[in-house]
Amino acid sequence: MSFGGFLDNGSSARVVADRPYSSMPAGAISQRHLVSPTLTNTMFNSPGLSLALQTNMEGRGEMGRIGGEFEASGSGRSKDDEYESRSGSDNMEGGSGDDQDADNPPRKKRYHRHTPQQIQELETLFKECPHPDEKQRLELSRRLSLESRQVKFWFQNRRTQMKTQIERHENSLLRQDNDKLRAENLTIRDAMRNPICSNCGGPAMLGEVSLEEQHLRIENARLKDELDRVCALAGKFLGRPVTSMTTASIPAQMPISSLELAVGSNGFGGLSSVATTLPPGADFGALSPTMSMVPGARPANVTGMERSMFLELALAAMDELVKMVQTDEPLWIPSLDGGKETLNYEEYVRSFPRCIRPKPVGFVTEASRDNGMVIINSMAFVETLMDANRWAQMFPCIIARASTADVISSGMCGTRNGALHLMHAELHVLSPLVPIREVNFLRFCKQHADGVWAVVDVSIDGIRENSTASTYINCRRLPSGCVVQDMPNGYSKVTWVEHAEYDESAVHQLYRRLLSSGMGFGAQRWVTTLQRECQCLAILMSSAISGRDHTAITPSGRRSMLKLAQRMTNNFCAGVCASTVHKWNKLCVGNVDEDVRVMTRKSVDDPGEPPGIVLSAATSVWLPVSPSRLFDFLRNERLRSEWDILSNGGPMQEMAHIAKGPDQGNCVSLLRASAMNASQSSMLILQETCVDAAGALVVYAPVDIPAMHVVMNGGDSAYVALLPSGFAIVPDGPGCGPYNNSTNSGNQKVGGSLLTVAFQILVNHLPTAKLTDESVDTVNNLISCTVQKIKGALHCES
DNA sequence: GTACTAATCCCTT
DNA sequence: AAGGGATTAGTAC
Repeated sequence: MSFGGFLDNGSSARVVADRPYSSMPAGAISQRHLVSPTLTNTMFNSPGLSLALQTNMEGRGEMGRIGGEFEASGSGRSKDDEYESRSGSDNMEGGSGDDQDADNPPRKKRYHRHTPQQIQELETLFKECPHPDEKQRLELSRRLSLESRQVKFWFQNRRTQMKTQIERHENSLLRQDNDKLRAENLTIRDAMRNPICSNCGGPAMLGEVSLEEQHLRIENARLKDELDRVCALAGKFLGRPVTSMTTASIPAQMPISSLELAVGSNGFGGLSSVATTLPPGADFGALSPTMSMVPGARPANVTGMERSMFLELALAAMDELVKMVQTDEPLWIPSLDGGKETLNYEEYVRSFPRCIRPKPVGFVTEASRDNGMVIINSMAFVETLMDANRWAQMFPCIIARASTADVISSGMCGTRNGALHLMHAELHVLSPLVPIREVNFLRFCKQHADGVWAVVDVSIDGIRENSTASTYINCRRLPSGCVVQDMPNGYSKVTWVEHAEYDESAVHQLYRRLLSSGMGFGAQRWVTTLQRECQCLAILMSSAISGRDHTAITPSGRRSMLKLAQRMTNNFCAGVCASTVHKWNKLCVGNVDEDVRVMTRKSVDDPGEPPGIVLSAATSVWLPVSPSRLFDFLRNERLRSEWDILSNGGPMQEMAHIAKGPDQGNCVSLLRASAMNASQSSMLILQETCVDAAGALVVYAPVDIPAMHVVMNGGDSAYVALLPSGFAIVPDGPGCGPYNNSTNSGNQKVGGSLLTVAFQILVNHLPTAKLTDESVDTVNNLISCTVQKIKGALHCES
């Protein structure tokens, strides 16, 4: 056919787009838009170009007009002509081509589809072979009554379809990826706008606040403190109070930064011209409001700022602790007699920038360092330290109370590395003559290497002006804490540093030497207590198997008894000092000895002690005997009648004995007065004794026989009611531990002990009852009688 | 409108 | 010339 020939010959022309057809006059519809020969096929085949062209066409662009122009020169072709060109295939569909006539273009369906059977067959072959050769195609075309080229086209199209399907699938996968990335991107961008700490959920601060800024803040805190002190001095000078909160006489618009700079440079210079006629301190009243504005300059997120300051403080404290642990001379000066080393303050000040506020006037410093092997692994110990309750249980004779106020960071990746807690603690030495040390501090934990951890504490007083700021702070802990390193034998080497500033004026003369030597709250006390407690835990674990005790107590009974004894000792410690664990009311009754403190509290709803009015009386005395002699005397059940009224004048008998460590002095025992009478037959005495290089304890409480029976069989000890009494012994004098028996022939005071005697007594079964003077007298007499008896027995009557 | 499919165009091999 | 990618066009939904 001629028209078919036209098509073949016109293969050099190209159809550009189908869209213009619809917009063209009817006569033009059949006309293909022939493109200028200068636009080569290659150009059109370039996907980018062809897309651009099509877009242009759609927009009725130039190409559309070009097409129109070419149309004029092209030959006319009817729609039917095109039908003709493919009549062959149509015939197949129609069943016969007879009904079509060249003269009378048939209305046969130009559109057709292969029959389902044909498609089925084609598909089947396609699955086996998407690329059939000519022979296969020919065979198939025969079988399906299709033209060979139809089969060819079908396979071609099928392959293309397959390709587009795969493409589409890949596309959707890519789109998913893209969406995911976009979402991630948005999240990250959002996170960058408003950073959140992944550990604590609070606003992130790490790295956000420059080190410079941190230092400026610390400097500001220091200056503020300085200002306070200068104000106080100025007040004295002027005879009227000069507070740092006087009304501003400097315009508020004055740029804060310049003021800061002025203050930062020399403290006075920036404003000295204003104040030349005034005493030096006077202008500070004017200056101060700007100072108080400094924290307010960023009112947006106080806690956020606090956090960053806490973090900076913690890092500085950690740095200081590690250096304090690792450095020897000249920072620490070894003592000549082999005793504890002392801190070289000049070197200390040189080495470390002060990270908390300056030492208040009247405060003194104590610093100590000690180390020892402890039967615990570093990880377990760190866990104990980071848990306020377990920490307090581990050190009952030092910690009266502990709590975690805020977890600023819980640590990284599920470990305690990087954990930062805000804690509150009340520390005591067991004497009513030494006030409880209340400290608010940060505890920061860091893993320095595999099996090497460091935990540092540092007071935050001065950073956080909390609600208790009005209450007097009597102690601040400078960076203190420990580095613990695993040893291959299951032990850890613990090195402890304690560094504090405290108000010595509140401490009784008797105890000042103890505290300043670091023996009261110092490193040695922490380390020795830790060693003792861990040993007890280790024994407790192993005794479950060995059970070499001569008393027939089951392992569970042993555990129950130890638990009860632990509670007893904790209660004893809480009764000696006015810790806030119990709401003690201090008594100031007429004829109470000046150095005996008497307190009362109501006991209600505590199954662990009898209900009613509990009276606690405690005093501390110095005795010219070594701590070990005093300890051995007090814990000896056969000598008990010399001081204990419960013994009924005769020796006591040890009914049960549970060792808590290799030292005989660390044990829990059950005592019975051998001189029994009817009234006391049902009473036993539970006693716990502890001793280490830093001190010793003898704590006891009368207990019910049936109740103890339950406990010794492994029963719950929580319901055994007891009120503990006992003694706390600390060495007093240089180089004088409990086992240092060398009697100094010279000054007796050198080798003595400080003994605290404390009783907790139920004075009335009714919690509502009023305390009578008589009961106070009675307990006062009891305590002084006991002290006298002890003094007499040890021949140290003065 | 889009999706599907038979067919076409035209380049590459 | 065969094969195949790009494209067209008819139709169904």
